[in-house]
Amino acid sequence: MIDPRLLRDDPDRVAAALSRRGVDPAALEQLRLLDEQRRELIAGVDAARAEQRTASQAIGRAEPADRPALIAQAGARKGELAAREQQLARVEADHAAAFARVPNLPHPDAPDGVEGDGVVRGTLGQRPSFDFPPRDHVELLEAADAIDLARGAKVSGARFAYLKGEGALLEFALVRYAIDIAMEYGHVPVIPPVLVRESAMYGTGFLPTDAQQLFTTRDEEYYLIGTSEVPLAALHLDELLDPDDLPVRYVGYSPCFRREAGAHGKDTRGILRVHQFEKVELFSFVAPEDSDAEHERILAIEQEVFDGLQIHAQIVDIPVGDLGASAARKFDLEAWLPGQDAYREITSCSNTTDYQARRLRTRIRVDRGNNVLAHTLNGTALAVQRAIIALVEQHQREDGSVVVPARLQPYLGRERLFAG
RNA sequence: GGAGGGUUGGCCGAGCGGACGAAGGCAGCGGUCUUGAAAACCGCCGUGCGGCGCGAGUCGUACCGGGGGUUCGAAUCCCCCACCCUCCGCCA
Repeated sequence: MIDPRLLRDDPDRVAAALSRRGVDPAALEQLRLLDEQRRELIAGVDAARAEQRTASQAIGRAEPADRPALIAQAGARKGELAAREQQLARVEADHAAAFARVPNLPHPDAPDGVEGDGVVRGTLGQRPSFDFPPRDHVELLEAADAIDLARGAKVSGARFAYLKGEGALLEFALVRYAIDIAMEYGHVPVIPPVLVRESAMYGTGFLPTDAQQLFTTRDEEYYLIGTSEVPLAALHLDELLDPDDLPVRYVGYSPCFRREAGAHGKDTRGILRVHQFEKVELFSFVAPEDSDAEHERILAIEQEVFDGLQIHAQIVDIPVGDLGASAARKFDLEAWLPGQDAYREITSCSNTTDYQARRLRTRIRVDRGNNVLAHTLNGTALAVQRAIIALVEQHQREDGSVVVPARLQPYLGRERLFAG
């Protein structure tokens, strides 16, 4: 949620920032009016309550003989208060719903544009060249019996797969490798719940806007997380953090579930886009003034992870038109996939400034009640399936085997994969 | 799944219809004392929303797990829900 006070005090600035994301200024003006209406009603209700309270308290102090008259008098005011309260409740509900739909203010440095307009800010490694026609990950993994797509489809449907044998071992190795790097940067490892309540989805900004991407349980009591960002962000729901404890850094490992609604026919081959995948996720709570630096730090972790895997990728500053609702700025790592001859997203890190924290009510204690909202940031340390794709496609040899990068070898216990 | 007991401020814990934002203790902060520290003593010490003020602040209101109800008045009474604990059953 954006700051209603900022909209109140500086509506032009908010309108200018959000127009970069295509938000209609007229809609913001409506919001501002709603906010004004809300404040007027609050003043009225508070005054009515004050009156009623003093009247009731007087009854307690009065002589018993005088009470019946005072009670009748106080009782007469009840209806008016209730009516005002009802009106306020309606406006509060509209207010909350309307504000929930407004995306975060983009970072001033985030580039303009829509999907595809990202600015490349650097590259990792060298683009590998092959003196044979490179295979894609499906060919490589299936030949080695490291993946079973057909049976994944039989059991669970399209966009599901089994990782088997060296494919499964690869996951364990990659996960531990990524977690070790994150820990060196001070992130505390966490295995979070993967089923969460609606309040956690709402607080992290996935609801109401991304409802069509989420799986729910049959009784609809729970949502399946689309990323461990959700339970990690919600960890400090409704908490006041001590500034001495900051920054608070976590690295979560969990499965992630996505409906991929609207992606019909897109990336249907292999495990690039599946309904269930595993991910090692970085998450930080920081003081507002530190969030830009923390964003760079998270990006640095992602770079170290993929540098260590000797994967060639480019670092992209994502344009405002392609940002999720809660992000002010986002950097993606896009690895080159020889099987597609294209750069595809393998990690993503976002600075959500105070947008998530406002909904989650995660604040930082500051002197004399000037508490501030925390800034939250998230990033992919390693998305297992996509990392496997990049790794096997970039490090493949003509015989279909894969050279294991030196830094991963201790975790995998071998120098070659799929060597037969 | 069945039976019972709980949920109060950063923590512990009193309160069981009226002057309660809530006793007391611990922790924390400031001070007195001390060469320094400890101890002792004194003071301060919740959060949200809204109003006023340039500001330190100040006024109003809400909050005792969440929601609803009864009442002139609810932390206290009633209903629903969530969570925690104990016992039984089941279970990796």
